[in-house]
Amino acid sequence: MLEDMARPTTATHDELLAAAARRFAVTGYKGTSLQDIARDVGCSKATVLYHFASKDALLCELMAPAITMLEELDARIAAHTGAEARRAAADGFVDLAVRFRREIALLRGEFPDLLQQPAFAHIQQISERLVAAFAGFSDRPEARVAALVVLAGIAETCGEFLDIPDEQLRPALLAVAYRALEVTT
Amino acid sequence: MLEDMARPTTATHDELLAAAARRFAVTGYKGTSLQDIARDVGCSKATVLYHFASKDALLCELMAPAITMLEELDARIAAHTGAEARRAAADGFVDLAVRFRREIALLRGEFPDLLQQPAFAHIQQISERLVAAFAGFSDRPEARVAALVVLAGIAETCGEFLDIPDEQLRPALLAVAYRALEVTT
DNA sequence: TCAGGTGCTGACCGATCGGTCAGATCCGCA
DNA sequence: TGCGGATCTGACCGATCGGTCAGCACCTGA
Repeated sequence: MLEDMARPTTATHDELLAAAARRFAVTGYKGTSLQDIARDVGCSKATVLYHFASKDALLCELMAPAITMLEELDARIAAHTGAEARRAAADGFVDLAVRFRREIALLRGEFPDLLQQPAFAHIQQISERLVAAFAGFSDRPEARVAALVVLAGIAETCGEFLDIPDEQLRPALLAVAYRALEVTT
Repeated sequence: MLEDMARPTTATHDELLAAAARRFAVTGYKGTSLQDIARDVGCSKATVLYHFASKDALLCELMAPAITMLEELDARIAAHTGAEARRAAADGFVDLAVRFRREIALLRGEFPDLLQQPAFAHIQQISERLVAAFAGFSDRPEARVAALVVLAGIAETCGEFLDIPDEQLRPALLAVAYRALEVTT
């Protein structure tokens, strides 16, 4: 009965986060209102704004773990060069995409707007470095096109396979990424 | 002076279409207001709704050529089987993506919502047939993952290369698609 | 000259958005 | 018993959304 009543106050907080993640993934960030989230949890819209400073703050908290992992990946890529960096980028990004496919899915097409926000400003630069690594640090158009197709394709796709386990999705994504990125030099 | 004054009334109409296409491509459909479009053209919001029955109607007219080409592609794929259908799908889709990259870009992430609309309802089924053709009509998860990555990657990417000519973008996209889709059978 | 259609507009509508605020309720603790 | 903080709420705010409408300016053909 006193299970983890140690911090009972966070129950609603977590419920709201979960509900927001579910909603965002289906109708997008702009397409989801605080009313929608509140209704799902069974509280008032004011309660949502009691637990989160703003709608943006809610999104930030939701994306924080994924962004942390992305920053770690960025650092790992920077520690390598050439083909090793490329492999690290592909492996790491696929891993990130699989683990956070729900969070990535909810950004579907709202990246441009969200990147404007200060909290997400550096994501833009990280993703540019990711594309460069995927392209093998070549500036040939073919290499850049292939890099963007794979990057965007994985990001856009991973959210569609919520039903199959990580261990099956990861190798499938890695295989197609490796095949697509074998750019002739 | 009497150039093509034959139909001078369509000037604003076309300007509005062009402005809407530009805006939608940058800020998305939901993220663009009729005010924005009107301001770009230099007319009032009411004028936009004089030329188009609704915001949705504007989008429909904007997408009509691309949708027609997509339907033609669908028919062409249905006329083939196996590897031929797959090749027809890849070639045709890349061609469509290159030619209508602006229009495709503006649907970024708003597909889910827009497909709900009756006018776009059948696009859902066409895209499913496209994925199936890309996957070589296999239901193996690896094949379906690769198909979706390539399809979504191309759709998501083509709008990023508005500055390079069709003749350069098309072979680059085709190359990465062929590489990625060489699924081992 | 004037009737009628076309193109266009400002004012306005109801709905919904994110966000604020005063206060109600409930709690552990002195 | 009562105080204070945490949790939650309904009412409300200004802004913006897509859309409506009466009417103005202009051109054209009878």
